[in-house]
Amino acid sequence: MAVAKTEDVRKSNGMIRPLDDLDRKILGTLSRDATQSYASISREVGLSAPAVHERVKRLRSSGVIKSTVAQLDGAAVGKPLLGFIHVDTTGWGKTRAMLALEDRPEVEEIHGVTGDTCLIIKVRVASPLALEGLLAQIYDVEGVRGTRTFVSLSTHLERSVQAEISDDLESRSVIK
Amino acid sequence: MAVAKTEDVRKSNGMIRPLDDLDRKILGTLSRDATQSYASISREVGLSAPAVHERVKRLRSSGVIKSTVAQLDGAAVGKPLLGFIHVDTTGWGKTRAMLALEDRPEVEEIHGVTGDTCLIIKVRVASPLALEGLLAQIYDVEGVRGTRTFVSLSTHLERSVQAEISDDLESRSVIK
DNA sequence: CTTGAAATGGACAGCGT
DNA sequence: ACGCTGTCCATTTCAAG
Repeated sequence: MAVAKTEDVRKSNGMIRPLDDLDRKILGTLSRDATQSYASISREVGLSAPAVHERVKRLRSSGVIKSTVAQLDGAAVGKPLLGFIHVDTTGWGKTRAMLALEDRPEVEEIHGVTGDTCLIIKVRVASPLALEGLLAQIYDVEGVRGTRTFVSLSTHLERSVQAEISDDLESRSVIK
Repeated sequence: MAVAKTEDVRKSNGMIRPLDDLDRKILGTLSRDATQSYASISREVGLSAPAVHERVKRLRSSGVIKSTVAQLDGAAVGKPLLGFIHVDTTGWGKTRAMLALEDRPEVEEIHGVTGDTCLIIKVRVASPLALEGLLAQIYDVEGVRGTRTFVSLSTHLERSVQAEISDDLESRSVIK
């Protein structure tokens, strides 16, 4: 008998099938280019266009595909400066005032993390002066003890979540 | 007479107009949802559909819109663990072996940064074991002296480059 | 999941401002 | 130079097998 049922893993809409190879192939192409037609995808994966369409619809409504967006060039929209801000707080860092930073279009990510800091905030700004302004705003938040900022000098890779998974990472011998 | 000419700022294809308000509006909506029709965008910005289409085409070929992609859910594709790895190296950190990490679908970002570390690598993996495997691979790179890893406990915001810019950041008085 | 049909939206040309 | 109107065609989307 089966020890784990598919029923265990559900989502808001319908049940989640553990993403077969065709799903992953479709997700892979769409994560690289979402402008291509279902017809061209169907050729790649070896299915008919409506079949691909139905799978994509399912992947959308089940939340695997969160959204489809245009990726903009930071410098071209006037924000050439990228930085990561580590925020140290006294007490609980994830306050309402802190999360209100998301109203700023310069703030792209806010993560609560383990390690010797509380929060990591990814920001993209127009200038060093704007970065200072953002830091000033962070220091206005109650409980902020200090920050450390890492300014990006060069970005060699910046992409969103990939569908693929390396299969040799978990079996790797880490004993030298 | 004008002191700066538009000619100064060019790109691969055609010249860059400094992104008027309509461009920014269009970029704003597309960066949030690129599935909507040109007709609906035209209603929002107050232009005809072909006019919007032409602008989008221009924004694409000029590189302001780098690509249009599907945003996937990390957990749903089997990679629930997000982390930032700070890499310290002896000498120049940006070696060919280091940049080869981009072949791993788990590696999403690689930045050279200022501050008390050399590189920041954003990774999304299936498990702690896979994270260890990735770290092992990083330590295989010549010249790596050490790493510090910040594991994300909660992500409160994660989005791509926004078209909008706060106009009060650069004029903010930072003297208390 | 496939084949076939209907409807929607995208892409292009020409015109006018 | 830029945007609008009208047209054709590709693509999406639905229904039936």
